[in-house]
Amino acid sequence: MATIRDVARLAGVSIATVSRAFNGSSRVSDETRRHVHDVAARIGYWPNTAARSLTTSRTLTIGVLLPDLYGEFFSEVIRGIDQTARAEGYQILVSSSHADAETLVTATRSMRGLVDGIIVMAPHEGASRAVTQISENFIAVLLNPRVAAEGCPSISIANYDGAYAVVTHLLKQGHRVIATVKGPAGNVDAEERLRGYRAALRDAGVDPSTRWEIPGDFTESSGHWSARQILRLNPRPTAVAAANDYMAVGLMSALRDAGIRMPEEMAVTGFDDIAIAQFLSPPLTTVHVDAYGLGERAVRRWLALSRSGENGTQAGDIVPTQLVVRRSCGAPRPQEPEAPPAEEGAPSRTAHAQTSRGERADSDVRRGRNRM
Amino acid sequence: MATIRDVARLAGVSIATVSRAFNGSSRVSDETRRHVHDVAARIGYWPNTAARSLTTSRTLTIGVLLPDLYGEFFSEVIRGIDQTARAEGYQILVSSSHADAETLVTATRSMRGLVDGIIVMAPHEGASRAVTQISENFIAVLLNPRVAAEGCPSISIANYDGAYAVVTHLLKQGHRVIATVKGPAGNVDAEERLRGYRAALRDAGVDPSTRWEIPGDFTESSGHWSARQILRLNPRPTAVAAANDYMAVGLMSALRDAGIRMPEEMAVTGFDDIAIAQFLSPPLTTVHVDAYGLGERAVRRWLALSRSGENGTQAGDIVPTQLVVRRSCGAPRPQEPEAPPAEEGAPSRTAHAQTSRGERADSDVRRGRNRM
DNA sequence: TTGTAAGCGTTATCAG
DNA sequence: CTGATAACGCTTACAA
Repeated sequence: MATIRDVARLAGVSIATVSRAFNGSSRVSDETRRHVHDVAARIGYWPNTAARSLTTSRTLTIGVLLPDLYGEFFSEVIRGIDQTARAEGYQILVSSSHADAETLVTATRSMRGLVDGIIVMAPHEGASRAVTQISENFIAVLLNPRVAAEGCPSISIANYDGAYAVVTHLLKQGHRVIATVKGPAGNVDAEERLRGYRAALRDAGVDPSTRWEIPGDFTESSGHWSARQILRLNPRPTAVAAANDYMAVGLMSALRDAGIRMPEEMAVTGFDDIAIAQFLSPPLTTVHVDAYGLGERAVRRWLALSRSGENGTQAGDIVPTQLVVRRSCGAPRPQEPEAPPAEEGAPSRTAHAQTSRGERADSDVRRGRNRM
Repeated sequence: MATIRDVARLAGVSIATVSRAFNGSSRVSDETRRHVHDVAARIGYWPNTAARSLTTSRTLTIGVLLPDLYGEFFSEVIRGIDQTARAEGYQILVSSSHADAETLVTATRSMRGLVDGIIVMAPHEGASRAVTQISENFIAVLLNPRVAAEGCPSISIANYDGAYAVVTHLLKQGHRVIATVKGPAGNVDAEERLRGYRAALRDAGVDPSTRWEIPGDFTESSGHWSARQILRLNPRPTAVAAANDYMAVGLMSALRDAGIRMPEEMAVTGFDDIAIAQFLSPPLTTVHVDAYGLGERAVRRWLALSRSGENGTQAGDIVPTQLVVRRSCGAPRPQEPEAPPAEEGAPSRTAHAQTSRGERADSDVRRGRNRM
């Protein structure tokens, strides 16, 4: 690898001049700059980022720590982080598979010197605390943390509100016996959604029964298997609010096999509003979660802290959710498929039609859906 | 941030000793080592990774460049890369949104000094060439590149074979007029799949007609809209092989709305075998693509090259695909939902039931499917 | 406008 | 076993 010294030698200038030529608008004559760049291009030189950040003590990189890197939700969050960061001149260093506090700490350490701070998705109590500890002199933003404000700024999702809204909607349709398929135990989102579900029932004068709360783990399979238990309940529920869309998919598949008509005999709702939700049969009523926006906010928050210097206020920011009514809940609403209206929010993705795989080709399809 | 010097001073030793204490098994007395670690822990010291890699000229990091970071497929590829790399003591530095050659080059440059090499997903011709140029003294592996061997080792997917297999399967069911919904123009996978589709028809004595090749862009919407054109064809196809699962989802949704029974009036197949494929109605016959394995192989290949020193052989490795027969193609095969059999291959994911979102909770559900 | 030289935080070499 | 000290590749005062 060519170094700055090689360029200096070949160009017949000092290394300082080469450095200046590469760092934009310092005091260098246009002629020398051009010459230096020519030589550099010829021998394939480009500044070593590690060395550079060692002297400047700025890496222009944000570390991103995730429990896992899987599925539509996470990729969407990362996309939000990536695009927002990039637009501000930052890169991101992603590291996943950090469920417990220990691996989280390890990962954070190994990022030392490589990042100016981190954004951590910490669904576990111990984890968020651990990060908070490490993060002295280290700007950190927590994403959807178990504990709202623990010395760290945080961004969360309005899980409770979303669940409350969708269940209330079912109640308005006249349903009284409404089951739910829960998410995995210990999962923040799952717990918040369950709280919202119960509260909505209670506020409508319906006594929530734990018998209506079927265990699940966010997988399609668990949704599929939950059908058996739901159909066995007496009285049989007329509606099921699944804690996420994947489980709703599995559930609907099983109900269909059992000959249950939806929504007439059983209304079903999901949570997350994944891309295929509108193409299910019947199209799935669900709660839209703006994963991209979550990532975007995290970065903006991080940048604000970074620029202001301090690790600052620890106020918790909450990203709202949106009820999306389609046909699976039985509410009258025929329109489909949904047109992609121009929407506020994230910048549209570029060059997607050219992208290589089974991913969607443009963001409008993903991000612009009819909301209610 | 505490440095090695702070620790040395407080521990009453030289910085060399501190360094040794942190670098495992050098010659340091257990007592000093313990002491040093105690002091370090007390003041929150941990070696600066950038500085370290500057002297060692090894970063133990692999850069990953993607055209985009979106959808099930990419996250699965990255997961394969991440887990494999981690198991070998490497981290990954992900950078996405690199559709064209220019941003790809920029990204590669900005990784200089931060990574020991890169894995690039380069669906575009210019892009892969550009990377090959840059990658002197730089170990690079191309993922699913447009051009197989251009001086760089590469890993690809057996798109052609997969498409050939699924179409042949349809032909065996007696179908003669088989349409396809294509992927975006210029997309490697899409083009290879189209080739396989045509070849299968031809080999069965059926003349492929471009009228049967409906444009699409891998999105659910495009699949949805393709239905209109398919139903207008005369003679009307009795089967459609969509270039990916998402389009199959959209297509099936539209066909159902049009009152077409599947598979009786119209057989439908997809490509990719996304998680929900088996929960569609009818369950989708498709081609399984081992995205995780793709990432895993890329890393193994990279490591092999890294250890052997050279940028080495440029032989193209190809990851096979698997036909997965379910009910949407009309072939007799009732069983469902599919049990998760123990499978060869990737290590199972850990701690997923605890993971925070709508992603699946365990890999068996994802990775172990019935194959035929 | 350009050059010299002192760091940035480590590791590695070579003495002790 | 431990301690100086010279790199690593770069930026940035300070001088010229």
